[in-house]
Amino acid sequence: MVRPLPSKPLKSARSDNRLPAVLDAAAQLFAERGYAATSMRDIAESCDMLAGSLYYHFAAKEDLLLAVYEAGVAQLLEAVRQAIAKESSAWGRLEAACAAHLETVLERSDYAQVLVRVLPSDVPNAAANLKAMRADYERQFRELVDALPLPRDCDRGVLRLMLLGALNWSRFWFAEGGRDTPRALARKYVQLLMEAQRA
Amino acid sequence: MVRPLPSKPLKSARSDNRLPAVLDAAAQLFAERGYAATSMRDIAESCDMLAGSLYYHFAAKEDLLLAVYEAGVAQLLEAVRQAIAKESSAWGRLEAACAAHLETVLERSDYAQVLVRVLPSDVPNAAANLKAMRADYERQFRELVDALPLPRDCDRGVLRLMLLGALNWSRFWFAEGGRDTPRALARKYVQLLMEAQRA
DNA sequence: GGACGAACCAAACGATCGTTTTTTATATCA
DNA sequence: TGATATAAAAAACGATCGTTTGGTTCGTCC
Repeated sequence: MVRPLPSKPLKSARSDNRLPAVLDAAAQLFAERGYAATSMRDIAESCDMLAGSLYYHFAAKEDLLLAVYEAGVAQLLEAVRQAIAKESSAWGRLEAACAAHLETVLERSDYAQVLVRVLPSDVPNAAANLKAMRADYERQFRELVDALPLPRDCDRGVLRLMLLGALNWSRFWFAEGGRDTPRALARKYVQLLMEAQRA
Repeated sequence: MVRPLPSKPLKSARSDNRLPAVLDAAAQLFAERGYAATSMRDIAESCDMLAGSLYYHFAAKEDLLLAVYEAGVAQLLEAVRQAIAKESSAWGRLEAACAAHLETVLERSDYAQVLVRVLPSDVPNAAANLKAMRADYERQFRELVDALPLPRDCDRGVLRLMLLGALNWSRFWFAEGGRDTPRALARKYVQLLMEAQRA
């Protein structure tokens, strides 16, 4: 079932509104423990509220996840947009996008990390919405890969998916074994693919 | 907390023992829905048993996951072992290993899919055990990458992690968009990395 | 400064969770 | 065939889940 995002209050908000704190807490806990393992009480407690109070802002737990997801997509899109603006070459733009992606997911934003941590299949009822938001973001990478100067027999789709897979999976080992910075890691990933096409 | 695997019954088992059915059901559901979203009652129902009966075979839900994980590692190791035995060149052996990995995870074994679907951070109490089992398997890939004829300045660790990331992430898009077979996909992945080193 | 609505508390709802306990049935083997 | 241990049923435990309901506080604006 595809349900719309919760309708925002129509009238003016109060200055003591704790909706931002709720979103921050949800993003942190969803990123840390996953969706199913995080309870509404966990989220409420981490911002000094009661579980029932969350339902003033969101009609259901799934809607809270959708809001976090949406913010994560927005943050990633903005980070990538800024990063590629400074680069001119196609390969340089791709590398900058990868670096921005890794930095945002690994170090900057719990919201972005939720995109990598919580997958559509984890929440069947919201899977369609989550997939659509992921696709919105990954379209950016499709354009970057399409712009690469590659031989005609190169499968750009596989190249893109290989790169995105490597980027997203980095989360599972980066914290403990990482001697590279996110930026250096992105450079190495792209380098491994780039040199392939100079042959 | 690292707890040991459940001790198997010491005496002879009965022929109507449904432990294999329990493991199959758990593997399928864990692979499909994840760990937290799968209840003991779900598992029991899918093999015509009651939830409490599962505790004759396993002391806790976590121990059931550990057993599935262990079987998944065993199946993957065996598939890779057979695949690389037929190949002689280092690149050929790596490609064969990737093909075996993808075929097993994507088409053959729910147990293997659990290794990709359920991550150590999903089950904090069992994270150490799960990590150790994953490491057991990935050591195989470390050896294969170490055997590659690569220039001295190539970061073999990053190459290995990039490849494993691409392989494991394939699960999230393969079912719907995949025009390649697992074998063809493995070939393209390795090809993208191999050509890089001929330059 | 009084009214109004936004934002939250307090308390409980039924459902489901992992797990335990007690009892029953049956395959195996002496 | 009878004894025994294996394997599972049956039923319940307390805890926790997402969610609802009704009441309360307080910032905001006329």
